[in-house]
Amino acid sequence: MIKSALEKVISEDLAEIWSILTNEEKHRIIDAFEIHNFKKNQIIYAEGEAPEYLWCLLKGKVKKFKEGVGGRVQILRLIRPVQYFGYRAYFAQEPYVSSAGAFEASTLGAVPMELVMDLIRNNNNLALFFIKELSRNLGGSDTKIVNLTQKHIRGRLAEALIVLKDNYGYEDDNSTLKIYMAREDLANLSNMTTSNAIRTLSGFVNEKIITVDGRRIRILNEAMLKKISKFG
Amino acid sequence: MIKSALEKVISEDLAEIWSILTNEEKHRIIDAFEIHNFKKNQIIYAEGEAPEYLWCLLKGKVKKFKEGVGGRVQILRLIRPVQYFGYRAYFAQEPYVSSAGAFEASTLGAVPMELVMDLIRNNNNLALFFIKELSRNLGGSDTKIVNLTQKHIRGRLAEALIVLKDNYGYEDDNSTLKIYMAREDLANLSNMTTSNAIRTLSGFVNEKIITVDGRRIRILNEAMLKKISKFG
DNA sequence: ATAAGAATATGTTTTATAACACAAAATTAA
DNA sequence: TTAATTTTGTGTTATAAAACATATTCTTAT
Repeated sequence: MIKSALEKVISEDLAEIWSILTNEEKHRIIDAFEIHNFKKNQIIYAEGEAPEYLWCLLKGKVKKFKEGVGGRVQILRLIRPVQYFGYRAYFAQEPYVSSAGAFEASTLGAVPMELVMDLIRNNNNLALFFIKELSRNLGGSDTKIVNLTQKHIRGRLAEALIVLKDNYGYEDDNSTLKIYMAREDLANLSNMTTSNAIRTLSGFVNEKIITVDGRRIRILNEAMLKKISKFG
Repeated sequence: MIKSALEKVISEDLAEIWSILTNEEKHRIIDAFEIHNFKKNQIIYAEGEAPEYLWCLLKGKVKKFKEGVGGRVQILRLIRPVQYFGYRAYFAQEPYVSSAGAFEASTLGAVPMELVMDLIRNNNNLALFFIKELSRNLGGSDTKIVNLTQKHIRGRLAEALIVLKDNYGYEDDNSTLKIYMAREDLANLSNMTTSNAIRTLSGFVNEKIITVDGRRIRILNEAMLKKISKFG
């Protein structure tokens, strides 16, 4: 993807954030924007680093994750085009507390945070955009704490599958998840070991809730998944 | 506590947020402010309700918590004077996802969020204040996810004790926690059953890391607690 | 095309922690 | 003050999920 594709995103208001900006502000961003391509599994930024850019995912899929006890990974958030990330740590004036990596080959735009701050200072609606975005993320994070600590394995995995559907949607068949992720990632998303993710997934297959073909997951009974996710 | 005490907080810049405002803005808040007193264990707002106020804790101690599977409670955040809360849901334009309750008899100020929004729209530094506040909370929430899901019981309880110290500090003896909370709250803070909180606390007493006298907890070896919290 | 390494799958064992049970102490209410 | 209720403390049992072990299948590199 080349820069013109990005200009299209910005100038045609393909994402909520851009519709807030004046034409002059849009052009300042277009001039400062840098395109970066990342390969599958490549790290975009890592925990502990100093934040520099507002990242905008243009194409591909990205995960935000954090390493904990003994290198065990927790996936915190899934990013899809056209979403923004990487700005929280800059606003908090602290190093990143989590890392970002590409699930698959991805194209991203990077806007220097200094520029973003400059725009915010002069455009109050942009400030309000970030306030809303951060507020929604914080609510989601608080809810995730309870889901991950209190639900049992089946509930956590069922929820992870719903989250994958909500974030990346279905293929044209209206039932196959559009993301093809390793069992390990599925485990890291739902706070369990890879073995247990595989085992529990097999259970869902036996119960005819899903079918599995390699990394291709088809959801046959979404209502049942939601029920399992809710019960705990 | 009467309103004049609050005016003091505002006009003398006792909290970061007020130093941002002009005198005119400060007076608009002082006029709109309402004082509310809450008894021990009284609910300030509950999950599912529509957010209306920015709450400012003037005196006492407050917990933010969320109920999960089977009514099990997770304490998400501890509030001390002079801190602000209750605004996230309003900004996110959604009902509260968690509840707030008083640990002990507390005095709070309530500012209508409509007024706060009005101030934000006209004062960019106030917007930036909330952006920073939300960003820090979000980082903390993400870190909490990993701590609560990956650490073992001893690590989680040790961390909870450190969190209590960081939030409410020590008495004059420089070792007794200034908060006196039920074992159940301690359990809800560190994601375990009350029995296990009591049992693990007894373990720490046997190891001479703390002493316990009813709800009075004295920390004898903070370094060891930090070590256990980090996982050792 | 073949070897080497990763990822997936599944059975078995171990362990951390919840669940349960009950007693003692401390609060609260009558 | 006494009775009732809540909170704290401990021992025991049950169980969910990790840890471990070992195939098998799928990728990737040579």
